[in-house]
Amino acid sequence: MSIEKDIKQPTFKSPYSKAIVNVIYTNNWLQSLQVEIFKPFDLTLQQYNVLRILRGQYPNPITVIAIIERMLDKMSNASRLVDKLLAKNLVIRRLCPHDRRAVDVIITDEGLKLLEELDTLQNQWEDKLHGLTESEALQLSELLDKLRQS
Amino acid sequence: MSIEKDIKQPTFKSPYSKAIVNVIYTNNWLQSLQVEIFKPFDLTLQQYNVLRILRGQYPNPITVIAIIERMLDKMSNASRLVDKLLAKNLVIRRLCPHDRRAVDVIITDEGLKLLEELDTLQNQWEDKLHGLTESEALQLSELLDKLRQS
DNA sequence: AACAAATTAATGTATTGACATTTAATGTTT
DNA sequence: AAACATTAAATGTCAATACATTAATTTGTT
Repeated sequence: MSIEKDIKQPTFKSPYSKAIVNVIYTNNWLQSLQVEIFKPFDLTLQQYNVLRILRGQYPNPITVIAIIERMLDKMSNASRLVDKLLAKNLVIRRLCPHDRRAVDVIITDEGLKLLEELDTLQNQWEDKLHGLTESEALQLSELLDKLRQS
Repeated sequence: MSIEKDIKQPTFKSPYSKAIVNVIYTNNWLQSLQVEIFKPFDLTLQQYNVLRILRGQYPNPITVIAIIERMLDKMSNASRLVDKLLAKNLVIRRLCPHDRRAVDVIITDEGLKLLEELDTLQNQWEDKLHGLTESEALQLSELLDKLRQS
């Protein structure tokens, strides 16, 4: 649906403010679709993202701080996200041998298996996003990068 | 900063998945800047958005349900947002004469005044977003619209 | 070595958010 | 008109989030 109709705002102050609203709107749209995908698996978006980061390191462990560095939303509480994943047996946690302040986190086989399943769904979903051509998708990324250069 | 560096992910699976991550990343970037603007005024983003919707109707009242229809995030609890604004004397609330189930909400002078102040800051901020030209901003909106057509 | 500073993760806490339920009023059907 | 369905808003509840603080360890300085 068009933003204008959806939020009943017929015009925007400038192309810039429309673009800003559009980014936020599109973000909500994207995330709500993803939430739908993960809900049957009792996994939040954040938990999914942490799992993917862990898989990216597998079979090596990764500390909590390194997880945070790789997260899109660095404010969220990685410690507690790991707690949740631990409770579901999707990760294991152990003391880091070189630095006893730190904690090593590793994805379990169960976690890897769940991710595989979710990847399929995630890919099917992404495949539907072909309102854009590949080059338009690239162009979109470039414009977003440029927007942030200020 | 580039996304790749910021989340330490050197490559993406496809232009599509990069664009998706970029939308989410840019959204976080935009919102955190806005949060900084509003924090000194003890106003959340959602509260600000509700206030703007109310100003859009001023001097007419608007019901809670009509506020929700105009919000970007329709899942949030408009009732409680109005409560918060009421506690700060930024809005008044009264029974809707035609439908006693509904509640009319109107922005107060104090609310209008606060918005004016915030608009100045918001505009100053938007003016900094000129990494994009106007036509690029338009193009960005078009690509986002197209992304959602699936 | 001794002390201060910095780092890592966990915890406390208050707020926000999602979502179901409730209450009251209105609309609809027979 | 009575019964039922729908709508509008508020409330309850529990999890998620933001942010500050704490505890333990490591690093750096003198």
